[in-house]
Amino acid sequence: MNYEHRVEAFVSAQPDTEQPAEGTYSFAAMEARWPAIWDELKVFEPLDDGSRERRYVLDMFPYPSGDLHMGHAEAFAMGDVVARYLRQCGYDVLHPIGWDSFGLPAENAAIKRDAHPAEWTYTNIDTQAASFRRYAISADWSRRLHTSDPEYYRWTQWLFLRFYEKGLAYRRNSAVNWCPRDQTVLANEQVVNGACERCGTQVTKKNLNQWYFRITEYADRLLEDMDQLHGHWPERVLAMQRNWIGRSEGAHVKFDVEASGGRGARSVDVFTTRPDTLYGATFFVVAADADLAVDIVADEHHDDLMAYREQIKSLSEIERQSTEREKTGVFLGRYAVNPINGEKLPVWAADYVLAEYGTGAIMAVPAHDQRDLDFARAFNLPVRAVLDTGEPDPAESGVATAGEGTVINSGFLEGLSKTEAIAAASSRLEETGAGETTVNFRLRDWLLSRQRFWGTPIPIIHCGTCGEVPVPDNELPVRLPEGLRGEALSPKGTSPLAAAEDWVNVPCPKCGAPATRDTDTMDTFVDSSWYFLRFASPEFTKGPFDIDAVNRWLPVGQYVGGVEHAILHLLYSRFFTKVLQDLGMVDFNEPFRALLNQGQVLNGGRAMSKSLGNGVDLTEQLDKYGVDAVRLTMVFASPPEDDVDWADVSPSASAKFLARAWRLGQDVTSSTDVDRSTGDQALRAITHRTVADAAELLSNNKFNVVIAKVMELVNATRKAIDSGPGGADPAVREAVETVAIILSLFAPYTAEDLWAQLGREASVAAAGWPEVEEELLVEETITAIVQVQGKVRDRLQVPANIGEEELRALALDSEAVSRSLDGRGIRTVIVRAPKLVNIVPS
RNA sequence: GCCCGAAUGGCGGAAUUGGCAGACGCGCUGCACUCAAAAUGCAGUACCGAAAGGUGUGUGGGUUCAAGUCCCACUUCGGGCACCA
Repeated sequence: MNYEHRVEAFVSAQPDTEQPAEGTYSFAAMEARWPAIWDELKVFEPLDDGSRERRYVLDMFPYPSGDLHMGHAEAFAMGDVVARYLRQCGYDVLHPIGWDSFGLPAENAAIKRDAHPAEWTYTNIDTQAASFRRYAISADWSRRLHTSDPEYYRWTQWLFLRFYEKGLAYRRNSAVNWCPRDQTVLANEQVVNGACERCGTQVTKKNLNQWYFRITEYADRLLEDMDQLHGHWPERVLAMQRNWIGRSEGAHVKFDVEASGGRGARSVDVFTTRPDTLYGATFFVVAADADLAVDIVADEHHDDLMAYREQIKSLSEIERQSTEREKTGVFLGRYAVNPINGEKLPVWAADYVLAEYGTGAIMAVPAHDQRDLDFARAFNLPVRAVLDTGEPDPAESGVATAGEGTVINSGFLEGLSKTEAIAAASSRLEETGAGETTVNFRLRDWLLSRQRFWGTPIPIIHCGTCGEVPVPDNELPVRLPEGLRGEALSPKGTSPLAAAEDWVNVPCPKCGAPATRDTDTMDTFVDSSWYFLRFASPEFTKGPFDIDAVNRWLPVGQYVGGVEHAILHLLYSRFFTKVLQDLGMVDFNEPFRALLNQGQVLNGGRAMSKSLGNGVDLTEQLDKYGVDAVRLTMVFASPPEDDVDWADVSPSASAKFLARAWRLGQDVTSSTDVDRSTGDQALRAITHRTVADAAELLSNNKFNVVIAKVMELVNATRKAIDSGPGGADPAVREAVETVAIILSLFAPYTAEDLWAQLGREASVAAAGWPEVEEELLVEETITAIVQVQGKVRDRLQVPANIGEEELRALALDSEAVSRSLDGRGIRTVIVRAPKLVNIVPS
């Protein structure tokens, strides 16, 4: 009888005060018992001996800010399901864990409490590691790494030097994004809507000499290789990367800018995607903040230009880039000659043309480009339509026509379509040497240097005579200087490393003369661009990774992480992988074969945040409901990529279900060696159907549905015990063991405990995925649907192998059918044996 | 403006190739056990209707014997990019 298994309110179980009674589901007792056993059995360490096929499952490694939070709990629950499933399927699974442990928050915390960033960082890592263990992540702890360990950043530096040798790391002076609050430069990717991605402060521009990675050289490959990722990465991530790379095809066209004021004529290239509109160019614009503007301005307009440049500087990036703003600009007193027809176009400087994109100069075709049209209207410049699109004249309407049409007013292009004219104009430009087709990218080089302390030092020494000198490989790592802590780290706009004089001043490795170390550190995204490679051989001392080990394990089969890294981390890691491929260090070109973006955990429809005061504390949830219930809730709530609103879910219901599943074990009275084939066939069919469905669902990442299927199996088993064949039936043992194995992916403690209760040896994580007996999936009778005009009128129990004719006859015989036909004749009968008959009345 | 994605009960969400819409769970209602509560178990629960029956997957059209699923046009929401020539 069920009532014998009465349990206490486990939700209010007091783990510290009472031992749970025998036969009681107690998550606290399970959590105390199993981790040590898992450690001892080393269930989660890969064998790497070639006896099994290898799989690599990776969660984006965490940043050690405080303890784990709800977001970690969701992401790692998802990754763990994948890892545990593949392990059950017999693969040798690499599922490592580490920490992205360099970065600003550690530094800010250190300043605040007069400490060293390492203290804060490693304390937090220890806290998180303990929480991960409790959370029962099936990770191989022996491969743990931290990017702030000298043994790790030594190889980050080594890789930087290889990039440097290939010309892929270089230093240049230019206007860069500057965060006034963090007092450091930022990469383009770290500026969101003109604000610092990290702290939200308005970003300003500063001219600085900074280090860059030449990621633009890989733009085409970053774009093309996305072909391999289709269907395996979320479409929106691919779209975001495509947008970010921003490839556009067009032409460079050479315009001669006339001589004046004693200076000679010079030619200026423009980039255009619309060479078909060359005849429609009515003026010429250069970016006001580009040096080019100063170079070509006529003497009498020089002061105007300089005043305008000052005016632009005072604008924030947001204001500057707003499309709402009135167009501004100044005339430069010069004319550019249109190579296609010799026409002289006035040259202007304006801030709507960007110095960093294309050539920093454009030919303006106001009729067919809205921005040019806005400018033309603001300064009374002519508008000439050269493409008839059937829309109103832009000069009248104020709306530029950018669509398809027929070319007009355009000499040799007359009468062509837009596409034809682009081709014709391009080839004419190439023939006459006035231009060439080209491809432009929105992507900029990756600014990697940072004026902060807690990062990987850039291994370069600056010498008065030799210039930039790489630190020799055998002197790596260049360790962070000791002794800097607290106030000494506060941001001053230059790197805190500069203050460590003993560290900065070194002899030049080349000539021995006094020289200085580079005092910038690397963007932490450099550290995380190769950590997934290091996991293949974390102890390797002869290089960043053992090439053989990497080629054995990688690419990562399933990567799991938040969509917030759609561009930053994922683009950078793809770039690193391609460079390493070119260096002959890896034999693949994409690091992550499949990507799963888990959703966020919300509370009441909004992201949890301190400022909103709606955070949910993970540890409190774990203490209250248990690890398994929290994990199960995360996974069951919705498909993995959807958000979970903690206000809408019920961890106590998950706990209830787990207890219910666990109690099944107490009712199994058969021994471990019973002959399953003799068990109740109806229950066996459900069990095997569940295993087959679960496998299919798991391979499609439909984890939430898998849990629904286990719930059904648990319900069916309960029924079989209470009002069916009873607990002694071998089919009941089979069903409950199946429950334990499937549950081991989601609720490892409960599954392990249930498994032990069934008299099986630990660990259920290594039990192996149950084999499906195909014969049990074949149903003998099936419910056939009988429709009249597409509406269900009757259901018939028929043999699964029923013939079409037979089913048709049965359906026509149905009383419900004749009632529904109500005397009407029959036009057609569609029969899809054995499932469906549709009768169409005449 | 351009590019992605989504829309199904009170709620989270299910639904091979077009073939029983609403699996599973939450919530709610009732019942059993209990002095009572909790816990547990069982039953019911898309909407309208007393019922017969009808309606129903964001909106409007279409294809089909049959549409949540395919096609066309839209609406709303979410996300990304955006003075990128």
